[in-house]
Amino acid sequence: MSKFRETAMKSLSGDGHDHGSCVADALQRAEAICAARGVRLTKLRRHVLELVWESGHAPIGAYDLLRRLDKEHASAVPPTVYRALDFLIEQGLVHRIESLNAFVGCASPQEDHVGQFLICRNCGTAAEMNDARIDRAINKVAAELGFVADGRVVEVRGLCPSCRSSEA
Amino acid sequence: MSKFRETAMKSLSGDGHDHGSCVADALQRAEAICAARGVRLTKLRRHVLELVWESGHAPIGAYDLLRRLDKEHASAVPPTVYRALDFLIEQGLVHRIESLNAFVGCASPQEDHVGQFLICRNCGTAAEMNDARIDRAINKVAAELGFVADGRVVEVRGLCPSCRSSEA
DNA sequence: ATCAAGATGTTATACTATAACAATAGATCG
DNA sequence: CGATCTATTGTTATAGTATAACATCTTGAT
Repeated sequence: MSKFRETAMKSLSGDGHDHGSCVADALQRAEAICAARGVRLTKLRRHVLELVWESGHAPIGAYDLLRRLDKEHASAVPPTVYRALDFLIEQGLVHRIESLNAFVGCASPQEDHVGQFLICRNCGTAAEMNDARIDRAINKVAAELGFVADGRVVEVRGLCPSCRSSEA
Repeated sequence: MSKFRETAMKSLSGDGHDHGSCVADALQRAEAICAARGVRLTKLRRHVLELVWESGHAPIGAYDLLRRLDKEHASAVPPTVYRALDFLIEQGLVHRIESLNAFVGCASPQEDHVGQFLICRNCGTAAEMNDARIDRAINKVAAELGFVADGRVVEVRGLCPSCRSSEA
């Protein structure tokens, strides 16, 4: 079991972890968070969140979600899914990966954070780092330049441990 | 004169620096670099690069470039500008800002680097940091997770010094 | 029951990017 | 010089991503 897998919330789907319970956990946490905040995790929003998680830690595009959604939701159109995603992102349950125009479930929605991602170009898995050292380094440089940071995009492409070892 | 401006290659257009010569410099450097590498900075590519720089340090979208381009280039269509941008990015003369789907001239095209950007949400200016400390922090965390990084997107939104001081 | 706010439905359209093939221009070599 | 090969640009069509604007319905509060 690699450090990557442990730390990245068992992000390598198909690599031994029970993704079914992983999805179930995420949904249950989402229910609890929304209840605590008095916001409504409606059936539609819950369904979209479920589909995001079912993608198995690999970011999924809005139109892919749409195609999967309308199997059980005939009236779904782009605004349907984008509005659900807007809500989920606002609540910190989903992150948007800018460099992929795609979305992924947040591994630790309790904590307020911006996402920092390691994205494997082989298997597509996006693992959250959320490391304070990176944040500090960025804040430090920004501050030196007199810049007040209020949003960060950190997305690193490369090879995850599994894909690296299975390469030639 | 703020540190931001100095370091960020006088990135705040309209803030006292001679943007005309800034553009001219960029084009001249590009000529030299392409000549040295034996690649062709054609009229079209040069024109696109010029338009990117004329945007004044604020990232500009491909279709905005297209609209400006076809004033002097009647046959311009999306592939025209995307192909020119592909070339310019490959040569390190232009960076793509993932979180904006837009493009900006590279401040130091001689050096091989990935871009790290501070993007002002008020004036739109994108300033390059290219700070080794950030790179090191990212590499360190990635390495701890067994991840081999080969591409980085670092884009920080916020307020630049000028816009911060002119706010209420 | 009424009302206000929030959520979803619906239609249309804007914006971003690439595929695929044709034509042209520049470099190289005999 | 002229043949030829490759890189560049032209051209048409289409794929992929995202939002505007307005209508309708649901929910919860009073």
